[in-house]
Amino acid sequence: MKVRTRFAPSPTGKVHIGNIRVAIYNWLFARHHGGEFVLRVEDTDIERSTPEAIQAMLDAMDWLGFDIDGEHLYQTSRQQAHLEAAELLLEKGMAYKEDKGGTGQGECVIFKMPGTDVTFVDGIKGTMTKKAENMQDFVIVRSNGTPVFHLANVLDDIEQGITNVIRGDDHVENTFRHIALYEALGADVPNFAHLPMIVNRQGKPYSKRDGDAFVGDFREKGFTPDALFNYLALLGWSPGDDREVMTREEMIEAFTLERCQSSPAQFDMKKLTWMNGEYLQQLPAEEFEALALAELEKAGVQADAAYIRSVLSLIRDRVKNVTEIVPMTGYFFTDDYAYDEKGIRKKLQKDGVAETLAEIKAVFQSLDVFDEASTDKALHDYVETSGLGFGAVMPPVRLSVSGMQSGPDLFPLLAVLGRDEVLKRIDRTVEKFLK
RNA sequence: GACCCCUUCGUCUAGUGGCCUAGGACUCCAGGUUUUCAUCCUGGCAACACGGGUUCGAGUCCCGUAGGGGUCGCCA
Repeated sequence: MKVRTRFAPSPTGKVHIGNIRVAIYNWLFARHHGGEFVLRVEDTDIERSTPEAIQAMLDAMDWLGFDIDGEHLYQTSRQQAHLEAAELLLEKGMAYKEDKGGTGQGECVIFKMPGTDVTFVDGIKGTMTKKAENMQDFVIVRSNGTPVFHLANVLDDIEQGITNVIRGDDHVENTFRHIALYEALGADVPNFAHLPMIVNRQGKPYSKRDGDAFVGDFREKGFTPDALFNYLALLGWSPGDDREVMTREEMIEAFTLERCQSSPAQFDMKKLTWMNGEYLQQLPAEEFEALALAELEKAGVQADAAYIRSVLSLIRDRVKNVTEIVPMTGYFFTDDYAYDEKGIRKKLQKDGVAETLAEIKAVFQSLDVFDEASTDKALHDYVETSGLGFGAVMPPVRLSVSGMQSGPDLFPLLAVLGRDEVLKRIDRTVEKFLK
């Protein structure tokens, strides 16, 4: 039988990384077995399932590059079928009506547990058993006539032909009930696998106040979808060898439920950041440029295309996140750059620095050509003849022309800025801090 | 409280009875790349929750203990 998995989010807000990881594992599993991956929108909570929430969920899936098979199934469209099934269970005596708790709200439909132990083999956790006396009958249709999650979920999985249900740990207890429902309905019971959850830095489940665990937040923070996908796939699963940065094809090839962890995993922003850098480095030059250009444009940077390209080549291999590009390159595009105050105090406002800068200025003015090689040689010669150390020469120059203590290699940096700009900036810095 | 489940470096993990003086990655630290550095290279710190068994031999199997998590809705 062809494997078919599904992602069944209830679009009641933003898409959480825990949910998206469940989607990733379902997708990986389906593709590994050459099967299908479908989507079901569990939109029965009319209040919270707004068109905007549904769209946000779809956008997140799209951004991460999920390819979804077939039409999406909207659970609300299935209400009639759900109620008919409940009716059938009632007729067969497998469910009964009751004014539960005597609330006076009317009668609801309650599914009768079969009174036998339920056992299933979880793809991740192994054999799971629940004794009959530890399970209770449960509501499948509310007294207001609407179907409850358990009924709808099972019926829709049957409808969509789901062979493998891979979902969060929090559904383990439901699974015993769901299996009873499948059997009462005369349907094949799918294979189940329950993933442990992702926890926050404190080792606790993410709560609303952790705030930064939504897919959209990572997008805004400049992470690439491939890096996030790869990182999340590795949070609770590993290919069994030392590979970490993997293509989707490699992940599909290596993915099995047996290799999934059965204990919770802690989300680590530092490792995600590292991985994002790896992906950025791997990007073809044109793609990196396109991303960088978009960032610069957002920041309102206007400059010659060739100049921008040479600036980008300076920082290319040290960018770990596209959002770093603007702060890293700001001083290339404006004279009005900020100075690192600590650097000014430590490296610039010292005896002799004004004289050193004046002498370097003269050296630069005397050069026939002003490029990486000539400035390199000139400053090395200067260090030699002046008897000063590199540490007394390079940092003041860097601070003068960029305002920063760190950045790209100094000589190519000077070459890109150009002689006029460099001299102007040295003057300005001396004027500002050394007078 | 009841019922289920989990437990290897700070974190993500490898490990399916001898190949484990426990491997890799992130982080951190120290050196290096004769200036800087967020890149790169080299090196280092750091773990089998605890206690009993079984076995010639246990991170790996069994039993307890402790700690953690999930679920106990006419939510999903």
